[in-house]
Amino acid sequence: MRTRQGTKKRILDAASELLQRNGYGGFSYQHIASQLGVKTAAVHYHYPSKADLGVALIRRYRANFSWWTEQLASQGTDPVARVEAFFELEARYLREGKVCPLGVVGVEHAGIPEAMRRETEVFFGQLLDWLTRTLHDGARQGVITFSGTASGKALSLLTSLQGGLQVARVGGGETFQRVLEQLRTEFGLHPQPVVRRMPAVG
Amino acid sequence: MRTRQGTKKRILDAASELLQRNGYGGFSYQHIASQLGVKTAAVHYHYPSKADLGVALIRRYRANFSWWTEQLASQGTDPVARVEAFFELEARYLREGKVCPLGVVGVEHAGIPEAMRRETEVFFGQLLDWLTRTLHDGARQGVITFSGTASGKALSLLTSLQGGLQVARVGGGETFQRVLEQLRTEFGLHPQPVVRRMPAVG
DNA sequence: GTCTATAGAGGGATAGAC
DNA sequence: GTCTATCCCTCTATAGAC
Repeated sequence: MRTRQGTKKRILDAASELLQRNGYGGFSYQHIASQLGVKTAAVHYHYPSKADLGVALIRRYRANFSWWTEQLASQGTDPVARVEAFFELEARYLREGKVCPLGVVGVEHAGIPEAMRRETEVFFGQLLDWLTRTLHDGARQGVITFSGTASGKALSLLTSLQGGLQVARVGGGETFQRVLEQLRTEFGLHPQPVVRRMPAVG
Repeated sequence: MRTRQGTKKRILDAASELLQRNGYGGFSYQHIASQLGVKTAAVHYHYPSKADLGVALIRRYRANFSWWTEQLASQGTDPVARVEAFFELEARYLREGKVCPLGVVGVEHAGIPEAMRRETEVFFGQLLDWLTRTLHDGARQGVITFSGTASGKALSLLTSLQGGLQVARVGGGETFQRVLEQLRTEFGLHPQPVVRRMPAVG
């Protein structure tokens, strides 16, 4: 029980990376097994079918996101910092050559197991709710500006980043940065150092 | 030369639909062949490798888009109508259960043949250039409003719609409509009937 | 231009030994 | 919990007859 404790977790780690890098159809038990230095049967032991693995994967994304938002909440961060933290989350995906799991499921939808789709649906609701609440708070406090409703903007923000990560693979990493730049501009979220750096010399 | 004229075109038609519905890894020569009522060898005759087929596919997307923009230009449509026409193009994808080819290539990037990726890069530039010019013209004429630069907004518009089509598969078709709604709001593109319907009764 | 037949690789999954 | 061995399927691609 201690010898190889953690194989189950290591499988999820490897699978998660492969999913976001190559897509659902783009990874196999072979890939995972060879990456962990085990045989495919060992992977099947922990996750009998690929559907089981897929569901566990999305479930963990959900748990991780819940944990992440709770961290932010317990630190009492303001709406602006929360939005920036979300941007950083996605920017990290970019650096790691990953895309959003939501996009993977969206594109390969027909080839995704039913149970995994349903789990993704919940994940999507979770993301959208949090983003909506954050924008709503930001607007109420007057620190974030945007047109339309908080939920509408939250949705277009989410899809924009998701598409941005994908398009960055085609158009280069700066492409994603430009999406971020645009979103910050719309939110009135620009690092005011420009203002602060020139404290009226005259 | 006349018996089965058009097989080559019909292959592209079937492949295009499959690509946008199931992804690149999600369709096979089998799918195409059975859909056309022929054998896989016949498909290989027209497109020896799947990479050849993939490249031809993106090339046709490019040609179609060029034709489409030229049509709009020759009709002298204004920037607002052009943006709306683009929205309609994407909305049609939604109705057909398709996503943007750009997203497919983005998600499955690692599994996409080199030549097909390069072709997609050009396609992306094409889309972005046209959208940027359209927004630029709209802003100059004062009929479209947005924050930031035309190219920045064009990019975030494109990624937003792309992500919106994908997310609609997870969250339902209304999801995409809400993205459109949000974009229209930001552009100040709302059907003013609301204003016109109440012509100051008092 | 389309067919039959087949090669050869990789995929998901299971049985049973250790 | 991990292994070997194996089954059966689908996939891309080619050769050669028609």
